Amino acid sequence: MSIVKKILIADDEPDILEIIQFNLQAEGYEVITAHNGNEALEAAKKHQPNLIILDIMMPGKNGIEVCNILRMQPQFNDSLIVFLSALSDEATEVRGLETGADDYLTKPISPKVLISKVNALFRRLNNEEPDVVKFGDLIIDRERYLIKLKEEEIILARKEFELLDLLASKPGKVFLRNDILNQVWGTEVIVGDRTIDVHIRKIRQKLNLNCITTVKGVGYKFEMQ
Amino acid sequence: MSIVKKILIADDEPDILEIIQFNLQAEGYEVITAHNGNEALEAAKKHQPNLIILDIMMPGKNGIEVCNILRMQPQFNDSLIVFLSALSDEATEVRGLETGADDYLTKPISPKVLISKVNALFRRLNNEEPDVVKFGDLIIDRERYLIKLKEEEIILARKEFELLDLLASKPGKVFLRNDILNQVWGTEVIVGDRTIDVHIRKIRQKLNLNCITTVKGVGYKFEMQ
DNA sequence: TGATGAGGTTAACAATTTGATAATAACGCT
DNA sequence: AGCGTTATTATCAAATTGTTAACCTCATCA
Repeated sequence: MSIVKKILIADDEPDILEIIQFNLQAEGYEVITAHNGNEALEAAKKHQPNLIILDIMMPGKNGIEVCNILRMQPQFNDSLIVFLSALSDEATEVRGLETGADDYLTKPISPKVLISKVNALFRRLNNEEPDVVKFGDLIIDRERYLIKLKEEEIILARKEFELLDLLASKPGKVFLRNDILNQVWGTEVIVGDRTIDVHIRKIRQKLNLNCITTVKGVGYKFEMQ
Repeated sequence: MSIVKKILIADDEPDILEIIQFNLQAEGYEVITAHNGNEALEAAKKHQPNLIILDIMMPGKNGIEVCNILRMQPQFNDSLIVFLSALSDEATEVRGLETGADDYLTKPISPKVLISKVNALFRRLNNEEPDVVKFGDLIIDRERYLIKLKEEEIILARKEFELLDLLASKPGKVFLRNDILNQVWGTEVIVGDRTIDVHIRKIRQKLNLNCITTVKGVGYKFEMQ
């Protein structure tokens, strides 16, 4: 459950603004609009949007100028900037991208494609991990809380699943016992020393697969083979 | 001084492959090529590219299938995937992006635009430097708590690892026995004189490599060759 | 309402690994 | 050779983890 993303759209055509706003809101984003470059800069400063969609040709400051100004300010380092322009000439596109934009879209664009692009950008920005991950024969389905090993479903209890999922989130990395406690059990709960071991044991037993390695004095790590 | 990025291109048209390869190499990227989906999967596994450019229509597995397979494997979480296709229909584009691709480009594309896009993608990618130190054949991987020597994994016990890690943190510097005691054992613990020697010996034995030098009356230092 | 069972935790003990020490050998220097 | 230092080795204690069974809690259901 991530926080609602804020998107700022700057375009001087009210129709386009409205269509895009409607579609992005329907997708669950919070939308702010601006009708020209200066408005866009103000709104950006005020709302700190996660994504800024800029038309290139706008009254006052044009999109590329706006992008330039934004990119010089460290507070917008983590804001995505995307151009959406009717200009489809190569030079403008290259210039736009080199100004520091993250993408360059050309009008007309279908709402569905726009949303896919936006989602893709946020997916990468948040380094989101997929719901289903695969390690050779082993499949971890986070959505259904399910493990499959060679097409065989294996039922893990919640803590067991969360523990395996944590270890598998960074294969090879050694997780300290303390980190495991914090991430699986939370910082509030205090449990005994042997709790982790017992869960590890149950996982090993159920999977019957040599994928969790003990690093003595340090922690555990997940590795296939 | 970032490492040269590796880009894998998969396309069944040799001409396109060559043009893209040429341009990306001129931009300073390392390029690997594949002629179909299965080759692409193999090459991806082998080279762990930072970016994978996939044609959609290819013999064998098509691009979307390849993307699907890659996206389920956590080892490719940090690999960018971009489709480059002659298919410009909306449905395919949306499907491609929803498969987990980072961008969808349509042919024909000018080399300059392609390069701008690629640069923009890498600019945004959060590239965490891995917590590893390399000295020629020797790799110290703090995250995995292991040592690699010529692709051979060597397991050191905790104190051994910490000791080697300390010495290697400043190659050439002579660490006094006292400093070593303070940093590896802490100020509280008091251990005998010979303890350090014994650990040094174990490291030397396991690595079977002449990288720790004794400076008599002073301490030890780490040096390759 | 009490029986049942799954999930989770703990205690007790076994097994294993690690780390420290002591004893002795080897080294380097004067 | 004598001295101080480091290397080597075996040994033992301590720390850590593995294993098992017992226990507690809670939800479910007859």
